[in-house]
This record gives sequence, C-alpha cells and structure tokens, in this order.
Amino acid sequence: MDDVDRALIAELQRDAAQAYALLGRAVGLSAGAAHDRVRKLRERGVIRRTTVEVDPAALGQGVLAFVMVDSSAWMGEASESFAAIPEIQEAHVIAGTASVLVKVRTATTEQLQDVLRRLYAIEGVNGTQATVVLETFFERPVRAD
Amino acid sequence: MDDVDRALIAELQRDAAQAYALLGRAVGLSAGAAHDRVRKLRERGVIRRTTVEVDPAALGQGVLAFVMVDSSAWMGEASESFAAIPEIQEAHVIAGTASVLVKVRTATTEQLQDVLRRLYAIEGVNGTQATVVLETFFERPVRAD
DNA sequence: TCTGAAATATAATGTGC
DNA sequence: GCACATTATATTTCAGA
Repeated sequence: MDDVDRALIAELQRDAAQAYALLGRAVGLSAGAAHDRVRKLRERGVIRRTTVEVDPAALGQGVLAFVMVDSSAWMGEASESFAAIPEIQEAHVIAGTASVLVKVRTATTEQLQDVLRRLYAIEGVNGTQATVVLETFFERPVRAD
Repeated sequence: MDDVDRALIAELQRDAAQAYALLGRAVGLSAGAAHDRVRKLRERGVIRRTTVEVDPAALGQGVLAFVMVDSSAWMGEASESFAAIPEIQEAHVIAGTASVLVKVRTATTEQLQDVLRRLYAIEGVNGTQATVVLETFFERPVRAD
C-alpha cells in the first residue's frame, strides 16, 4: 500500500472504465504492472468492487433524509431489521443519545413518512428524528491520496 | 427508463466490470442491445460514472463521524468552503436547527477534532455537533429496482 | 516487481430487420 | 429499438530481466 497504489485507486475512482494502458500511464507504470497491482488491491479487499454511480433523482429518489433512531434496547444486532427496509441506504450505530443513524432515499415525503412508520415497527425503537436534506453540496468517494 | 433499464443499473452496481454478454443475459437482452441501453443511460446522466468501491479502513480512514454544523448566516453558497476540507465526504444543506450536515472520515479522533477546528473557521459557522459512528451496519448503492 | 509481446476476449460499430 | 456480424481495441497471460 504505497503512493502508487493510492494513485491507482484515485484514478480508478475517477474512471474505472479506462484501459490499463491509460491507467498505468497516469501513475507511471506499464499496462501489465498496473493490471497486477489492481488485481492485488482487489484480492486484498482494498478495492471491494467495480460499480456505477447513479443519479438518485433519475431513479425517482429525489428525497434524501437522515434519521436518528432512538431506542431503549441494545441495537447492536439489529442490522437485518434496518437492511430489510430498502429505502435505507446506510445504517450506522452511533455514540450519543440516539443509537442508530440512517440515510434514507425516497421519491416523496409521504414515502419518507412510511419509512419512519416501518422504523417504529422495529423491536426496541422508541422514536425517530428525521432531518430532510434541502440541497446536497457534494457526495464524493473516499479520499485515496 | 423502464424495468429493463433498472435491472441493468442494478446489475452494473453489483459488478460494472462484467462483459456486456453476461449483463445482457442477466436482464434478457443481447450483448449489443445491453450495450446500447447502457450507453444511453450514460448519455442521459442516469449513470454518472464507473468507479471503484474501496475499504475506508484500508486507506487509513477508520473513523467515521457525522457533524451537524450550526450557523448564523445563510450557508446556501458555502459549498466550496466545505469541499476544501478533504476529510469531508458528503455535505448537505438541511432543514432544521443546524444548517449543514457533513459526513467525515479520518484516521484518528484527533484528526476529527482538527476537522471540527477547520469547520469553525468557515465564515458564519457558530458551532458543531459531532456524532461518532461505532459500527457501520451497511452502506449500499442507491436502490435501482 | 516491472517490461514487453502474444494470445484471447471484449467493446464498439454498422447493417438489416 | 433489437439482433447479428465485423473490426478495432483492450484484457490477460507469460517469459525474461
């Protein structure tokens, strides 16, 4: 995991569809060497997968909200309960008054309300505190360099 | 933007490195037809780019926190001020008491503290309320199906 | 661990349906 | 808009340094 690996990752985050020859040139390596390093980064799990970034609004998910989920019980084993709600994009156990923070995308605020209803149905959930996003400044990949 | 397009996007989110022949088979299309639809989805901006998903911990960013940024002034034009802090992965203008919600990744809590310091330095920022993530249940792509 | 080249597979394009 | 065929291009592998 040296500077060349980090540069490769940064390039791949920018465009994972480019040829290895180009990728190698960007970091000062031959196509074969770039290929080899990327393969190892995948094997070691540093690179988890190649994926596409989509426009949520184009998929009919123009509403973004963060929801603090308050609970009475220990939520450390409740991962599946949250994963079962498809509108939830992220779920994190947090330190503080609430116990879980979730990121939710829906088409409408009515659907957001329905997600809150389903969150209340999870065993141990006491309350929710939803914060609706008015504008997203930016969402960018994990910093590689 | 029909069900086939949505299925294509879901498949590409799972693995954007697969061949068009496989991709087409997964949604009941020939390789050429799949290729054509994906090209159009890119042109229309539904698919923004092909990228790689990385393990933040492997890049030395094991600390994740969400920070509510309170402000006195209107923060609607402050995008660049937040973007200038590389540890900030996402920044959203929100409805509610705070005005901006940011997602931050650092190596240590000391570095998180330093990010808070830099947030305070932004014109109009009154205070911050950081919530450290203890465990991430999941982070998954935008729902396509 | 890299380079360079050869074999193999895929992408991209165009034609007809 | 889809399927098929053809060309161009990239991936993948391997020998050698």
